[in-house]
Amino acid sequence: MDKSPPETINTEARRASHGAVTLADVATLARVAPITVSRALNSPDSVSETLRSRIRTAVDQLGYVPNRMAGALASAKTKVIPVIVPSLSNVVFIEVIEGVQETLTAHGYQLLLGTTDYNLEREAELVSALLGWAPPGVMIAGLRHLPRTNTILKNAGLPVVEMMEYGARCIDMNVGLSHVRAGMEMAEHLLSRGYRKIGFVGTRLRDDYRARQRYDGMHRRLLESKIASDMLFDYPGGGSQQLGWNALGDILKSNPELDALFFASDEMAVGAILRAQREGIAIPGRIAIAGFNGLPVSTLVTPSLTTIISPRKLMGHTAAEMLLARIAGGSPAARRVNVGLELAAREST
Amino acid sequence: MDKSPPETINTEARRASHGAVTLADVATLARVAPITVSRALNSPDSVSETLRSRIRTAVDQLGYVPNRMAGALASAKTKVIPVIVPSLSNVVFIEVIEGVQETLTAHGYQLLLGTTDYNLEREAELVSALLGWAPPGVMIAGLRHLPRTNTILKNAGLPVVEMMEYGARCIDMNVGLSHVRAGMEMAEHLLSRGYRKIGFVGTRLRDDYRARQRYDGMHRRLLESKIASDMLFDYPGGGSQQLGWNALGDILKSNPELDALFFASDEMAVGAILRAQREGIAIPGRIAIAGFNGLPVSTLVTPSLTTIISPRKLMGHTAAEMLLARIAGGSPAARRVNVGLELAAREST
DNA sequence: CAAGAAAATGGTAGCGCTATCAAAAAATAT
DNA sequence: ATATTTTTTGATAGCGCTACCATTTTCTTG
Repeated sequence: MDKSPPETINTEARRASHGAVTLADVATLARVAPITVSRALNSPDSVSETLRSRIRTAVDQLGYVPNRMAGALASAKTKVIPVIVPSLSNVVFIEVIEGVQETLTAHGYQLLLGTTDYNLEREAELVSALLGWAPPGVMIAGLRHLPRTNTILKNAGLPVVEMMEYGARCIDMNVGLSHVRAGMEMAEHLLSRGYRKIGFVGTRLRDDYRARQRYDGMHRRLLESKIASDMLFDYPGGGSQQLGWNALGDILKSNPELDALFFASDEMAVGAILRAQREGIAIPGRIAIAGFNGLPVSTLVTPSLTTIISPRKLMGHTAAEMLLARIAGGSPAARRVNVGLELAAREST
Repeated sequence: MDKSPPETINTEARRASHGAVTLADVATLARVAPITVSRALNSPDSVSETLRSRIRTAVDQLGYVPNRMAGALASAKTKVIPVIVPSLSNVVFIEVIEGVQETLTAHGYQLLLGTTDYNLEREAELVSALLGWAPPGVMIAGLRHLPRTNTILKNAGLPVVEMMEYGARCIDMNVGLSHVRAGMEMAEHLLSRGYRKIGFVGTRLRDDYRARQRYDGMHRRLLESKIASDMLFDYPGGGSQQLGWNALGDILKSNPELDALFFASDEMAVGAILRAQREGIAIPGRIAIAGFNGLPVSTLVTPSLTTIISPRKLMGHTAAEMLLARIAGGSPAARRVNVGLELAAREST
């Protein structure tokens, strides 16, 4: 019965095992073959009730935790999905991640987080590094990457969703909104309310090209109108609200002719409103203020903030669902989804 | 020279490879042994310049991306660290994660994100699942877990850092602040400014036991004083700011005798201040408002918000550094770190 | 220039799991 | 009862990489 080959006197492998309980241990205890344990865990229906419960007992008794590396290596399948975003200090990304996380978790997937700090070089490295985990798909913020990044992702032949912005050319799938459009809508709104000298205030605009696109959209629309003009302020500094606070003071001093400010984010705009409150600057009397994102706080400040509402969590959900659909082998309803936007005209303009 | 064993006519393995370039491919192209490629990539100094550059060329030419699974399985080492937090909708966790991420990234580690939604059962499952990735360490929010979770983590024999709160009993390492202490300090402050009827406003307090601890601390101090009393409001609802906004109105109506409100977060407190502004309620004349966290916005609102500043990012940095120190084999400066807190007394009280 | 030490390279054998195929057991049909 | 299908279980061979030890090459040194 016990026809062990001559060398196998001591079963203990040469390389010390890390003491972890393995599938083989469970199999021994349950008196079945390892593969049966594997099946009992991964496709319970294909194992008889008897063995299944015996195996479950053994698993509990030993406190067995399957080694995902080994499983993934053998099956060439993982349930970890890299999500690459520029930064975590921007609420927008957080909410999208939240949406993604909810959907992924619900389907038993795990989220591997990468941040690029708006650096495309770093993004490329990150993509490469994360592909090493042989993920079933990739989620990444933005449509603009280094050529190298695009190549790597295309060659990987995986489902890829690019999030946050909506555009014609994507690697594989795309969920987002048109930032140019957002800028145009805001321009339209400000024009209709009679503003003619409009400032756009953002920060790190070279990196944050989506904010820049909003400016471009606004700029284009204002040019068309022939009755209004704009100025672009790329304002350096730290936290967004503080930045808006600072910007309002400085800009009113340096450019008193302006009658409206369109901020790159609601947080900045709120900072500006708070500054105006503190100093008794009339909004929108002296200057109108508008933001972007539609954060809850935008309805709470006085005056309430005119902004563009972006469906951030929805974006995350949609993106994750599309990816999972592709991973499951099907094709999503659409390859490109424009989640749209909504201008909320409020008291601040 | 070519003494292939009889079966090996076609080198192509039975199981179709996924088309991915492997280390063996690189080795063939560079005319070296696989192990040499491995070394060239993982400990370049141990390979001669000649081979190293030949290998680098081959890597680039083939676009080789190492399979981390395989590497991790063979070496029993990963560079992925699970970070488990209750939720992403609370800025506090975000900033801690940001700190962690910065430190981990700087050392070549990756962050695997898990959220429990304040559910300890889910936390336990998550811990188990994530241990399956054979991580070199674990970071987790909070000191309270299910007994099962504690056992699993202790048995895993890994470095573990518990973050966010500081306490006597931790699994392995602990970085945080004392929430009871925070509550006591705020009580002290409110007492010293003459407030006597104090409300504590939080949400989901059964789950968010850290907020609850702040209440407990305050409560204890007020009892001691014998001159003041408190009320606890566990206020249901969605977004924090909106919640503070709603709470202020409701509570002033239902409990007009209160002269101060201590909110579980700055966001709620800011919501309350914004409501007061809109309705012309005097702060701190009619009612004083205090928050917790020390978010940047707390200095911008009018009146500026009295709050307790917690060093969130520092917490993340410190925690990650301690973990990495342990992973590297050393022992960190301390096993438990109290990052402290600072009460900022401002206009709202 | 031989002998010994140090550095560079390679062969072999797994890491823990699952895909594939084969065999055994149970269920159904003839 | 036997033949046939279906279900359940198992044996074997890797997945792509690195640890370990053996070998070769290069560098010292007397």
